[in-house]
Amino acid sequence: MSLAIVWFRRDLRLADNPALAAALADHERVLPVYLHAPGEEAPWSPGAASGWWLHHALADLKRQLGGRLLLLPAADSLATLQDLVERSSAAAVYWNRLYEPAVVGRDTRVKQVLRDSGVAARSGNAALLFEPWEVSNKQGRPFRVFTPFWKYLQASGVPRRPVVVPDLAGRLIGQRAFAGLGGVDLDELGLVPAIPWDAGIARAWQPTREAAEARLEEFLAGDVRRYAGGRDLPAKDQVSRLSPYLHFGQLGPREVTAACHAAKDPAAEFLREIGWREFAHHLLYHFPHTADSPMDGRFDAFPWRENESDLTAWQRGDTGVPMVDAGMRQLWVSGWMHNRVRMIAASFLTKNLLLPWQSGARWFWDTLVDADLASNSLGWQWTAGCGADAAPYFRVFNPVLQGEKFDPRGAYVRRWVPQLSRLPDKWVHQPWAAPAEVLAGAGVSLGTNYPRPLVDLKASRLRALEVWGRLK
DNA sequence: TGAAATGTTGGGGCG
DNA sequence: ACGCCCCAACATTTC
Repeated sequence: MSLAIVWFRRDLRLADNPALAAALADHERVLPVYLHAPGEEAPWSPGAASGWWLHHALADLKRQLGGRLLLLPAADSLATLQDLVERSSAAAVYWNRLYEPAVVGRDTRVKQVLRDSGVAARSGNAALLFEPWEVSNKQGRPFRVFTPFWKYLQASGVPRRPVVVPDLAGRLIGQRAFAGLGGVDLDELGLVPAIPWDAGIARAWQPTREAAEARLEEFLAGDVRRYAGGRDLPAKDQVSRLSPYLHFGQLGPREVTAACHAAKDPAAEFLREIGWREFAHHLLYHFPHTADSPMDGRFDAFPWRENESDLTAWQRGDTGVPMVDAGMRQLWVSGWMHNRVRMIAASFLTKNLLLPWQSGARWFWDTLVDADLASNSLGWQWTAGCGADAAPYFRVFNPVLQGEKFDPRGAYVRRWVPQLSRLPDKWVHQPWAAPAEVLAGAGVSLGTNYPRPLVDLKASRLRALEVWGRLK
């Protein structure tokens, strides 16, 4: 009776899972395994918020597998797999591919060594609509601009059909054999915090497959019709909130596109965001240094400031600029920030504070439940103007105007910065400009219960224009 | 997936 | 009635 190991990573679902489908097609039984090897992803080991999500996603997957998900801490995935192959007498190892540079390097080696030692090793695609190496422009090179990339994908026919996975009933490794392999309890992976900072995250999210399916259905049934107009209003819940499910593979992009096309509304604006996700992976795969270094070489010696206290104020949401602080506090409390506000907060850090985009990327990496190396690197480099298809250097967001445009009643600011909740709409995005009696009447005391702005917006904008202008 | 400065237009107040 | 000024409102240019 032949047995195949299915090595789960960030493909934490049973449906639309090519590795699982192939293992079931080729072998009689499967052994589902998760190796906890954060060190191998260095310097981008999962952050704290991601760890929380991963813990619960693993618990959920394990439940779906009737408890038969072998959890193993691993200093060395290859050695652990080799050992497991031997102890379980497995004939093959199946997994789905990932695209971060450190992981690609590891997986390439794992596949090579396993095959050299006579163990079948096969990988599939659970994470993307298109493999990065299958997409290129007319010169045969990777795309560097989103619009032509997306047009190319659409012309190629975006896959709309999830992979069919055979029924698992009776196909999992036997309970006794499973118990003999010595997996650890989920708690032993140490993914959830010892001090309970995760209450706000737990309130905001349900990290299960069932919740992912429900959210996709709910989004396509209602919110998506208002998506084009509503996606920029952070006070409204009119975005998909599917990013963490997609990151951990509890939901696959093929499942999303299939559902979009089956829905009444074609959801083209939303599908474009799925396209950005593809583009981010495309770029990170072809330009692996861009997680840490700017794609545009002119930024290699950029005169970023170094200022620990400004960075800390930004991280804590104590910059004194309401839209920025609201976003940073939403992030800290709930593990997520609305995309419009991510751009505002990122622009403020890089352009107004002149602090390196890498510092912002690191903080997002640690605090976002949807932290994804490809999307995070693309987003930060876009804002800083040093990436592929980057924002023009002169584009500096004004957090007051952005607030007035996209949060006109200040509902978002009031929710996340309650100290400002009683300010009239007119001043809620710029309390420093409000008359003293208005501040007093609203219970706002600048410098006491809400900070004065870290920088003058006008002056810091001019400084940014000057510094970026020098690159030309 | 900007913002601010500058230019243009047209209505209304007023002498 | 007419010219002049003011200034929104909108468009264009520049950073």
